[in-house]
Amino acid sequence: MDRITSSYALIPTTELDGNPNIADLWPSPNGTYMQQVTNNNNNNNNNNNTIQQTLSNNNSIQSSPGLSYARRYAASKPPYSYISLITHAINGSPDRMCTLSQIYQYIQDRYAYYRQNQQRWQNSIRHSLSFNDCFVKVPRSTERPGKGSFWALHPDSGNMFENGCYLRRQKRFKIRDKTKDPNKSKITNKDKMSNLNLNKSHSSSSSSTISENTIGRLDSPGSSPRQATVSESLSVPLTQQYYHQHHQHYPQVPSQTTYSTESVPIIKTEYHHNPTSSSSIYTHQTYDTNNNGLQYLTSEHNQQYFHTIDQSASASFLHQIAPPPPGTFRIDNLINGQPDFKSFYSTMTGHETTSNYLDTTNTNNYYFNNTNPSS
DNA sequence: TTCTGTTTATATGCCA
DNA sequence: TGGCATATAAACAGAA
Repeated sequence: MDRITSSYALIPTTELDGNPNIADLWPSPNGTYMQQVTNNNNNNNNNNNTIQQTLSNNNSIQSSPGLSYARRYAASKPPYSYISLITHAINGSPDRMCTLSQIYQYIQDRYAYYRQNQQRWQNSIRHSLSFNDCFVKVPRSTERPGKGSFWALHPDSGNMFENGCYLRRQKRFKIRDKTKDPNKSKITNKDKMSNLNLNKSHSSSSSSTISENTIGRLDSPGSSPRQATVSESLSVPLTQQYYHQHHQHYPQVPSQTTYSTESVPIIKTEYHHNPTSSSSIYTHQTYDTNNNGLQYLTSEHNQQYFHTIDQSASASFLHQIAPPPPGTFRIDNLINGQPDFKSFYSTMTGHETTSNYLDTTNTNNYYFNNTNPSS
């Protein structure tokens, strides 16, 4: 049997125009697109078959002159591991933490592949959250009641995908609590937070800039509580909110809105242990540190911004979650029947439509370049 | 009842 | 080739 090998390459958006294989692109976490390059010794290009099949599912797109401007991701599996998908979802959220359902929603919204077989991959997501030490659970505050906890990244997890490979990390982030019985293999979420504390208290105020977080130790029965101070680089400049309207916690702002770098707030997230609690209760607060010291940011405040990458803050995993690249227009913004949809559709496809909506059942993930086709 | 979270088991593929 | 990282399935418990 011939061996099919695949590799992935990041290509800038500007190189995509006229690319016949646009169906095989996925947005990457850094604003470019991921393209799967299939090398099949038998010239049996399954990839192209997939592309053509996908295109034929939407005649208006297939025959339109706007095709070369469409940014389309295949309904085949995106080249990201569950861990990287979860990480993107968390880093893309205003508070840098997500509920399980928000993670589900993030993934489904971005990747058509994950709109099917939900039971399968959602089980895997839950497993990944529980199993991997890089994810820690942050219980809800009383102001935000609901089901399930928030999930955040362990501050020590760093940039787990700095090698650019989103399928497999070079090394798994693991917590080892040497103070515990070496025969004990189970690491609970309690252990994660406890260990986080120990690690941090032993580390110097490392590389990262930013803020000082107070994290309490989660105590095993019989032990006495203690507090530890840790440094954490969760300082993130925020520019523009990205998530579209049906995200409860990530409401949309106009896609053209920009914020000057100077006015971008620095967001600091703190985790606080609640010593009165008998279980692993860690609360969080988010501040804007640019505004005369610390100011608590309400969720409404946070909604004005969108996390973007901070190259200077290296200790935390700060990947951009792939907002629509400059010069592109996100079709998702129009799916709720906004009045400019008809003219937009006409401009981009050369066809008229009487509908105020785009059927996004299978084609939810299109990007259209704003550039004039003749230019 | 459904969702969330934990754990175990197994399979697959990559890499040193 | 063994170890590791990841994917998938499934059982189970607890919370909303």
